[in-house]
Amino acid sequence: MPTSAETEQAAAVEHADLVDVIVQTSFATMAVLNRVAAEHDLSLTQLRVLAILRDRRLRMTELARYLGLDKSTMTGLVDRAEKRGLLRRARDPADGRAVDVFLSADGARAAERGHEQIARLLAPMTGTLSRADQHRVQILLAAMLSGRPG
Amino acid sequence: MPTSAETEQAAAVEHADLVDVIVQTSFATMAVLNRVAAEHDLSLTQLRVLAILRDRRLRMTELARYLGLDKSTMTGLVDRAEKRGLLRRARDPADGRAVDVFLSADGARAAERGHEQIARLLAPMTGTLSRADQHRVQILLAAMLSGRPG
DNA sequence: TATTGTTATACTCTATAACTATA
DNA sequence: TATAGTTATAGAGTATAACAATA
Repeated sequence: MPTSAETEQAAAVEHADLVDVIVQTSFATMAVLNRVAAEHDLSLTQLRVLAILRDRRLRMTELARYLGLDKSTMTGLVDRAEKRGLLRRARDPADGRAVDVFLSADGARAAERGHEQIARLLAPMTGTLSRADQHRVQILLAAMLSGRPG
Repeated sequence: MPTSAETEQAAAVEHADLVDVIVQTSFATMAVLNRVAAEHDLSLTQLRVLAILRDRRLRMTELARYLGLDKSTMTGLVDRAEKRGLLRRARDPADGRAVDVFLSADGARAAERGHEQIARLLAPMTGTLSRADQHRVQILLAAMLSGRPG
């Protein structure tokens, strides 16, 4: 019969295997996202901004918080996207310091197309699972997300 | 009874939900990896290089292929890591053009510590699942990975 | 005084093109 | 000629510190 220490050791090894597969899946997913972004001539962060603003209008600071970036980083990011006509700034009339950022019509179209492309490019991965297993993994990942840090 | 078109539409919606949860999980995982990298004063790419070289010795070009980067990008990346004593270069005696890259003792230690930290920081996510569910998600993700593009 | 956003600065990451050395 | 790697260059992403405008 295994000791308690042996059981814990076995659990740690199993957990390491799970971590490895999560990390590998994440890199594979990021490779797809980078590819989609590159096809739109965007960086991954820019694509992410479009995705975040798909159903929201946010201040610079809020956007920075969503992305986990410093607010000073947002200025250049938004500058470049605005110059390309993908999003726009507007001063908040209620607070003269704040600036709202939101998608232009072009930006909204790019966001939609990007979303579709991502689904299409991930299909080879998700398609290895049966419909029932796809549903299972969705439930399990959603549960994991509820415990995410940050 | 739903038409075939209706069934396909429903399947597309379900697939979009699955894609969203995969993407969100990937961003949460990447946030953890970035945090671990930052604690070691490394970029995500540098941490990834250490992880790749944990059990391998690779040429510059092979390393570039693993990372999906241009070989010219590797020069600076390896330069900086070598300067910090984390990895080393050695000419391949069999081919005077090739350069092998491998971890130093310090680099190997950093790679181990990083690996442990990642497991620890992901534990709040993985820990939301029972041991049995952890095993299930591992199996399902591994199956998905077998269909990854690239 | 505190908050919002921008600017100035510096460093890293990244790709393209041109180059050197070797095969 | 083709391949392995580096260098030169340029643009984007990022953070820190200092700043202006507003609250």
